[in-house]
Amino acid sequence: MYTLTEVRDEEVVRMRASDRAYATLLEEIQSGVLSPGTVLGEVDQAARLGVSRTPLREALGRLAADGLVAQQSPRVTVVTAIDAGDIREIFEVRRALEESAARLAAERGDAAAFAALAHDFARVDLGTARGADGYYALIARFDASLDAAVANDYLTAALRTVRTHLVRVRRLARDNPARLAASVSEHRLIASAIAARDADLAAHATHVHLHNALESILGALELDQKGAS
Amino acid sequence: MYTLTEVRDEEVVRMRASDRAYATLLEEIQSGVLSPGTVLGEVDQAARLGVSRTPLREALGRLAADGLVAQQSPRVTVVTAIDAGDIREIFEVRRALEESAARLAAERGDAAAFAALAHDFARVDLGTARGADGYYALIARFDASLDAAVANDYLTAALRTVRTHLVRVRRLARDNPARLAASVSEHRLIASAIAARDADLAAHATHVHLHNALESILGALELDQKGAS
DNA sequence: CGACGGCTTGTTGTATACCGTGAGAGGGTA
DNA sequence: TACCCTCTCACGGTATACAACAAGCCGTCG
Repeated sequence: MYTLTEVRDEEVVRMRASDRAYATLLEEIQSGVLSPGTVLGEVDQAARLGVSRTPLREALGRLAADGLVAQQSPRVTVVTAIDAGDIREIFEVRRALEESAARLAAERGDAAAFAALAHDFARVDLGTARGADGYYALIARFDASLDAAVANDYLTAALRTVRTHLVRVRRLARDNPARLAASVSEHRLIASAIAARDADLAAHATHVHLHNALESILGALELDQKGAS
Repeated sequence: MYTLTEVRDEEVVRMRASDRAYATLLEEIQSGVLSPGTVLGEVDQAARLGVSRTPLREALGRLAADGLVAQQSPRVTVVTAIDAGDIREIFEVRRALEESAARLAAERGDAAAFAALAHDFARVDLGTARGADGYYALIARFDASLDAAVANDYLTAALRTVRTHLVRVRRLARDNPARLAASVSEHRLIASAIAARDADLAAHATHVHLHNALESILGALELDQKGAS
């Protein structure tokens, strides 16, 4: 019923075929290996991923629920595209959810944990070879702490969907170093505000951060278009 | 591949078995026919709904994604419960999403449509036999107009999930007539504010409305508990 | 020469068979 | 009598077989 799947460090984990198919397809769509418009035929993908059609269908269903895949016609599923309009829409939802999350975290979060995060943000070194990756890992920790502080499964679930799409957005518009540095200090402020239980500041700093991030991404996108034309 | 399913007014629609199973289970969970804790075995439900296990599994998967059903143990899926804590969490998400939606609708919505809705809210007659049902139908129209005005698929999708749970919440705490009347005028104000393109008022009126609605629901729930004990 | 129609083929939706696992019951032993 | 071990059975996960539908292609007819 389950198959053994090698996971990091010799650790062997029982994983369902449908989960493996979902994880693989998700990663491939997010990383751009499967570009928007790619047709995902059930038999093809099932053969490619080494699972049968039934678990693959389940994986496609979950991807469709996430919005990463859509039924273009009743007979063909494709990887969805993502354009500037989508990015604006995603950021509208992000603003709504993350401002609320920041506010709630400031009210009920673990102040010490966010003080520690603020400290970590202050120590981020973007100069190193893979400094950006380390920063993204720190962001992930921050998001996890936010979820834990808010302690709201419904909010967390909504944010999960948004974050799933955000991975693709990040790939579309590679951040420039200046923006990355600014983003670090913005995050530091948000974490500090939460640690200080200043809900208004946390919310407004989040608003500012998202505004700047959106501007940067849309700017990078425009540059790409000009460069391509 | 498809089966014929009778839908209202002699209209016959081709519907997939998995969609029928999903729709039926959704309706039964929302209406309380399937109460929280009910075990949903695949073979049982497949037999009961007259579909085979495959489309039923797909339906259960969608319900699980919605949060209406959960895998209690790796072997048994049950209808999820919903308590006061869940309701508070849902309303936190509602506040975040609907305040934003109201704001965005005020900025870019069709003013005439919301002026008409405000007019309709003013004419609601809760005195008639099924006045409450008519009001709920009007709410649904309002929600649909809001979605159309906001024109944000990601926001709409997030709201859809919340609204799915809200149906159950409404059932748990039957609104009293006084609250219903207040709710009508609150909605009228929101619609008017959107029509007047007053984003702040729309957002704040939404905040107030959700606050009152939550208070009313939690109050009704407490009364129920006291009555039951 | 063009258009219409039927057939072929590939795809999805559904049903069902198969297998491994886990839980529960029953019996045996301490 | 109580606890533990084992056997069995049922369920979920997966694979595969089957059916229906859609689209493309080729042949024929106007």
